[in-house]
Amino acid sequence: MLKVYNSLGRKLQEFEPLHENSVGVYVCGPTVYGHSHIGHAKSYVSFDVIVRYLRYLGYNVRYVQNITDVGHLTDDADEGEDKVGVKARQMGVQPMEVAERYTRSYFEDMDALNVRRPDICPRATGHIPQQIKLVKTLLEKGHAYEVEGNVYFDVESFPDYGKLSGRSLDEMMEGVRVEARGEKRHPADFALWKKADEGHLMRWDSPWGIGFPGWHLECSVMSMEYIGPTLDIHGGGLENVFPHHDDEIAQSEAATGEPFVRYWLHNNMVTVNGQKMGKSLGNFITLKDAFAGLPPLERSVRPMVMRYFILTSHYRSPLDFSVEALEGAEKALQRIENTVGRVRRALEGAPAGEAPDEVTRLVDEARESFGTEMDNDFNTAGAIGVLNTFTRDVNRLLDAGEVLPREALEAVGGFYDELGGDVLGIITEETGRQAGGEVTGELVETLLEVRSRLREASQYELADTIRDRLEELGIEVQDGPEGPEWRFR
RNA sequence: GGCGGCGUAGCCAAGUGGACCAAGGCAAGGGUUUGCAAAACCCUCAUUCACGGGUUCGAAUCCCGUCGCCGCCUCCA
Repeated sequence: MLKVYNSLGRKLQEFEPLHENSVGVYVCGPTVYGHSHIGHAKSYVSFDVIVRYLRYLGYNVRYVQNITDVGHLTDDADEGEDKVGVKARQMGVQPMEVAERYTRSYFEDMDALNVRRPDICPRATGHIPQQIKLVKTLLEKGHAYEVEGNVYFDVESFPDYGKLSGRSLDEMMEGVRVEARGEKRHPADFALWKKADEGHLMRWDSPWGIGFPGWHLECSVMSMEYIGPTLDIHGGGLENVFPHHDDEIAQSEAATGEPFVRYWLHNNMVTVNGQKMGKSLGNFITLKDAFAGLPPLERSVRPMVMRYFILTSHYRSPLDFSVEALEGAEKALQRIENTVGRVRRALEGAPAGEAPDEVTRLVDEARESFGTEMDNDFNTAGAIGVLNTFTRDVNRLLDAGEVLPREALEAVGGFYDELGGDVLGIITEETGRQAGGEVTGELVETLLEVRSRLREASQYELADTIRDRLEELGIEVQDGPEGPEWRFR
């Protein structure tokens, strides 16, 4: 039985979708005005696994994740410049070129991390008419008001305002400077539509004049457009609980009269060497830099290692990036990969035959434990623990010297493919396989054959030279009981 | 100031009232195996869960207090 931690109510709850077997998931996507960073990786890898696990459980999931290509504002929710617009001016290109460029960059990085693409990635700019329509509805229902081309949501018209973050309007009142927001009725009122200044590049016509949508609006509009008035799961970063998600709830529920979200899931943040990551702090790590080994990590991180590393902690726990921790993750993942490779190679020449009870039991028990962990609010850290224990047991079997029949190896391989592959996404078709072109492969085989002859003749010095040279080329050679094995590092 | 979270071995990290467990990984030490190496496996590595009280038959897990760290309250995954 799957239990999820619902930020709304702050409790672990049994997961029950609104409709029998279908699950609608919406996750706040990136604003595309720069390359993605390791925080994006944690967020989207986490939700990727959540969706993968729901599918593993048999749910029919529709996963929607927006692309925010209308720039939010640099300053305050309702003032300042459009970030995409600023970038466009700096680069001397159209705002849509900025958005397109970084949208591609985002998907490139997510693909590298083996994040499956959401089913629908709606763009905010492609849903302006729908956003205008929602604003109209809110005006008609008396939840919004217009002041000189700006439309604001009237928080006092929505008694539950702040129920997600646990804030009350009185508290919000206190923290606000007196002179601020003269135009608004209540300082917590937020913009649904903003009038565009002269210099504002992204602008659309509306019943209230030329302008652009407020930054909370798109998520309400696009999630309800593709899922319906009530979402099963809405995910996002913890830092968005207030005001973004509270505002989404207010505007959505005020418009539809229906509960907006059944389960709110929020992932925690990343830190770098124990400190908050921020552009101004100089410890900002983009994924492209991390993969390339640029500062401050000083060490190239294989995308799959980053994925594994992210999954070794719970999605609701903060994750600290450090070279030491990443190295530990790399070693650990390598062990699993090596074992997957052993199993796959053994399978190639495996004799027909049924799996011994011992193996069946091993696989069944691991599968059950894995499920127990994941059922507990997607505890990937626990699930990886199971995978590690399983890997030790598999190696033990493989080391025992007995030849395992085909069905035994298939059962083991199936565990890796389904749980390590389909669910966690850290094992792929290529894992443990000897990559490289055909000719390269043949050349390596030829060299290893020569080396084997040399070893038979006890000419170890020359044999080791071959191994060392291959090592320098990034090809790792290991002598096993069945002869030498090699792979690209 | 308001809201929320965290503090488990050298490091990373599960566990959130009990009995096969303080998982699992990294590092370290010892061993098996190996021409050497690597890989893999075995053994060792927290009588203890920041600290001090309390509740309970029983707490790392609940309550109170102290100390330390962090996030949000402006855009941010």
